Amino acid sequence: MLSKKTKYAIKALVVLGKNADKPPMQISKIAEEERIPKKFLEQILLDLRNAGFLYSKKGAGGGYSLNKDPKDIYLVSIMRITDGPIAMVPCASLNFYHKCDECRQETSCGIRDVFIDVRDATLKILSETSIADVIARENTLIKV
Amino acid sequence: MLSKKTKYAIKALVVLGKNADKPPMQISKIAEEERIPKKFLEQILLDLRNAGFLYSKKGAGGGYSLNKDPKDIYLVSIMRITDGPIAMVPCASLNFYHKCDECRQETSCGIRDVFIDVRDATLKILSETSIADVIARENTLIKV
DNA sequence: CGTACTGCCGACCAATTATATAGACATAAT
DNA sequence: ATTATGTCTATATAATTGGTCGGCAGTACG
Repeated sequence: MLSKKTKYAIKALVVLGKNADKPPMQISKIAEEERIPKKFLEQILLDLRNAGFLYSKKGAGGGYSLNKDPKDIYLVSIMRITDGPIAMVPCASLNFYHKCDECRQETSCGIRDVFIDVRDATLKILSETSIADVIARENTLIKV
Repeated sequence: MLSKKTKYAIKALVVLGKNADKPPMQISKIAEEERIPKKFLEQILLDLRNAGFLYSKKGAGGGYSLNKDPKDIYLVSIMRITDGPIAMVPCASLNFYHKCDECRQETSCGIRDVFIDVRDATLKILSETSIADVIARENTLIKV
């Protein structure tokens, strides 16, 4: 399951993506529009900022805006920041690998073998889909 | 992430699959071979039994054996029993659907749209891969 | 019969993780 | 100065996960 943290992160980035080339948007406004608990969102945006995706400005008239083109922010990157591994088993993770406690020889583990396939299928989608794509999908869905 | 419960379930079914057409195998033996906490495995096997995948026999000489052909036990079924939904967001789940608290109109939600694709990709693999396939993969991996 | 073996079942528990919330502080605009 | 914002650390609460305990119930076998 995707954590709420990740879902909120994506929603915030989508809103900021739609808001591009406008003045920075306040946490409280994003929180209100997307119905996200404000203090929780605060932490999430801070993580995204520290990861280089967001620009922030303090003080009156401050807020957040994207630090990159929405086309260059892929879901996989966001998820790795907020949720960690993409794979469903640690032994099949590329970026967060660690051995399963109980496994004897993982090189011949059939479960791992299957879940590497699952990981690759998931990864293909998530690393090809950007915030811009999510926005585009929404526009298509609304029109239809 | 796959829960340990699910991983243990698959491991147990694989062992029982290899053990087919032999007398029933005891929980304690499966637990020992696969390094799974016995009491925890007990619960898991019970779930699988109640779902119709296993046959059990009490008393001396009792134990567990498969109630179906390993070819007919798909990973997706196991996972739905032990972990629940396959989809990463509840609003994209086929068997465990429920609305996201904060979403306004989910029909035009871009996130949901993407994660329906992820679900389908995952589902394709998990509903095509059986316990027999997992065993076959292990055999291939060992030989190479 | 009784005894040992084995699964069945309900309750319980500890640790971790997820989801927040609080409050003091730093900085910017006016 | 004052107000509006983001930053940061700590804490609270709830849910989930992973695991354990003890006793009951059915079966085999002497």
